Amino acid sequence: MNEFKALIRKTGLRSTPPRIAVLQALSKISMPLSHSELVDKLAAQDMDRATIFRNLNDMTDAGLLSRIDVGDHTWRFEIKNQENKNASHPHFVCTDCGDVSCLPTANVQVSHYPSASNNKVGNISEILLKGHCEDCEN
Amino acid sequence: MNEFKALIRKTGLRSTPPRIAVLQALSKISMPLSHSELVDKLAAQDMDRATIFRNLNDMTDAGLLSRIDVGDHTWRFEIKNQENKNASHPHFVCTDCGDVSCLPTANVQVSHYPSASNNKVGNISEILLKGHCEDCEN
DNA sequence: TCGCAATTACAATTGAGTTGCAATTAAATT
DNA sequence: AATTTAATTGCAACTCAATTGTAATTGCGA
Repeated sequence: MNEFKALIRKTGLRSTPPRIAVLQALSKISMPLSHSELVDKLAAQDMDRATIFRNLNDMTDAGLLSRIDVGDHTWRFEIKNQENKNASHPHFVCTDCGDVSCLPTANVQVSHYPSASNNKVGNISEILLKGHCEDCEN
Repeated sequence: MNEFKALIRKTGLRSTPPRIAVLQALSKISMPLSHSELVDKLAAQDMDRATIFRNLNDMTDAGLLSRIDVGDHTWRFEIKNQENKNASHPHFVCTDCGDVSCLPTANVQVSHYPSASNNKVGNISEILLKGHCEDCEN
């Protein structure tokens, strides 16, 4: 029936209306959404703030979502690609308007020569670029 | 007289006891401090929380401090190197221990093909990598 | 020394995120 | 299909970082 119901059930979580609604809202958009943006989008369905928070965290723990912090002190969530769960990609944040874009992985390359510098860089799991987006550059 | 007084005055801001105390506290330590850590350090001088916040932000705007969020939803502040104010470099943050390393600029390359994807990437001013550092990787 | 805009101190407020708990409900069991 | 029970929801209260309003104070230029 519902594609999301199966997705949720597969993780062991119960399939509930709030969870399906959250997945639906996140799947409709190509950028990570904050909790408050989601609450706005789900206003019509009149969902409880705390329930959405708990669901976002639970589904993140279950591997359905990924959670990023782009430096504005709010968590943003996006649906994980189910075919390729470990495919994470760089994000670009506009420091003016706060917009978050997703970049192709290929566009950012990190080379780690174990250089003279005394850094302790290990496994990189998240790449975040900040600056002014094209709209805010003028 | 006071080395910090001159530093503050040079920016056009007034030199006040809270500002000097904040600069002194930040200069004594080699890592970025959060607001609450600063309040603790300045407890003896019994400074107002809001005053410290405003001073941290004002001095950041004035170019004396830099403000970073390494993903724990609190701002951290550090004194800017006055000789080389514009030297920015990629940072690596360990999501386990919270340690921050500075990387050589050459180690991260961003190529921006104006691709099919509808991102609005413009001028990049800050690069942040997250993951587990070598110490936390085991 | 004087005048005044910048700054401070205090209190109230915002906003993200969390927690406790009674009522509800998904779904496994019978 | 009805029963059962643990997972989940809904609501309210709460924590904590950070911001804001404002009257009183103060740095510093004139």
